[in-house]
Amino acid sequence: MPKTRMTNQRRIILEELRKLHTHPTVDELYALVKTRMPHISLGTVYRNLDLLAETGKVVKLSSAGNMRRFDGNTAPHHHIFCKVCGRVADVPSSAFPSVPRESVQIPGFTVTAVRVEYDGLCEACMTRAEKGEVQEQAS
Amino acid sequence: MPKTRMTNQRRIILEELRKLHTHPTVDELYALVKTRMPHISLGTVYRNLDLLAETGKVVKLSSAGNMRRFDGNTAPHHHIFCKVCGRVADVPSSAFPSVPRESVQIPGFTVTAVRVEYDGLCEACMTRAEKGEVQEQAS
DNA sequence: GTCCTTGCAAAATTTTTGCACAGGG
DNA sequence: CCCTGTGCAAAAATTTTGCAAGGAC
Repeated sequence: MPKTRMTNQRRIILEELRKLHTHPTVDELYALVKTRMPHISLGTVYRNLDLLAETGKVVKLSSAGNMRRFDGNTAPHHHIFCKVCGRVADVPSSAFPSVPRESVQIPGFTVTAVRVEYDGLCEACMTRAEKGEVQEQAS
Repeated sequence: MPKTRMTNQRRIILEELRKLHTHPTVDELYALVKTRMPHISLGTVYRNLDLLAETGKVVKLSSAGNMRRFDGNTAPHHHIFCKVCGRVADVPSSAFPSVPRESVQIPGFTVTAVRVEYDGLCEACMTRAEKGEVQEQAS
C-alpha cells in the first residue's frame, strides 16, 4: 500500500466530519467543506472519505439509506436509522448490554466486527406519521 | 394505501427470491427472473421488490455494500457481510445469544427493530488476501 | 369496467475515473 | 525531485419515473 499524504483537502474533510454528530452523506459533507475550500471537487471528497475509511480514521455507514453516510467518531458505538427520513443518530451504549466480541464464530467466515443497528422513527417523522402524512422511503 | 394485486411478475419475483439463500442484488434477481419471463423489465423488479418489502414479504438489506440486496427469508435472523466481495450470508442464530427486543429505549426515537450484523471475510476472499491479492471494495 | 401494473425508455441520482497539473515529504 | 493527490469533466453504475397499453379482480 502506497503511503498517504496529509493534504489540505484531506485534513479539512476530516476536521469537518469530526465536528459533526450528524453522520452526513458525501453531498452534505461536500457542501460543508466547500465553504472552507470552494474549489474542492466532489470526486476528491469521495476519494478521501474512502481512503480515510480504509485507514480507520472515519467510519463508513452504508446501512439503511440509499446514500452512504460517514461517521467521524471511531469509538465503538451503535446507530439508529430513521426509516422515513434516513437520519442517523448515535445510540448510547447503555441501551444495549455488552456485545460479545471475539466470541462469535461463523462457519465459512472470519469475523472482524459486530454491529448492532436499530431501525425506528425519529420524533419529527413520528409526529408526521400520526397526522397521516406518512411515506416511508429511506428504508 | 391502494390494494395490491398478485400479478405474474410479482409472484415469480417472490418465488425466485425465496428459492435463493444468496441475498441477491436487484440485478442478480432480475437476471434470474428473466429466464422465466424474458420480457420483464428491470423497473418492474425494482418496483415489486420495494412493494414486497413494504408488505414485509421480503427483507431489504441495504447494509455493507453499494447495491441493495434482498432476502426472501423473513424469519428473524442475522447477516454477515464480506468486506471484500460484498457477499452476504445468514448467521446461525446460535452465534449470538438472545437479542433484547422491546427492552431498548433510545431518546428521540421509537425503535421498531434491532439488527445484529457482522463484518468479515469469506473463505474465498480470505485465501486471496493471504496471497497478497487483497483489494477491499465493497465495504 | 376500474385502476393497479407493466414495459420501455428517458431521466435522475450517486459514484467512479482518466488525465494533466499541483504540491507534500 | 518523485510520486501521490487534485480539479474537472466525462463516464459508469444504480435507481426512479412518465406514459400508454395490459391485466387482475
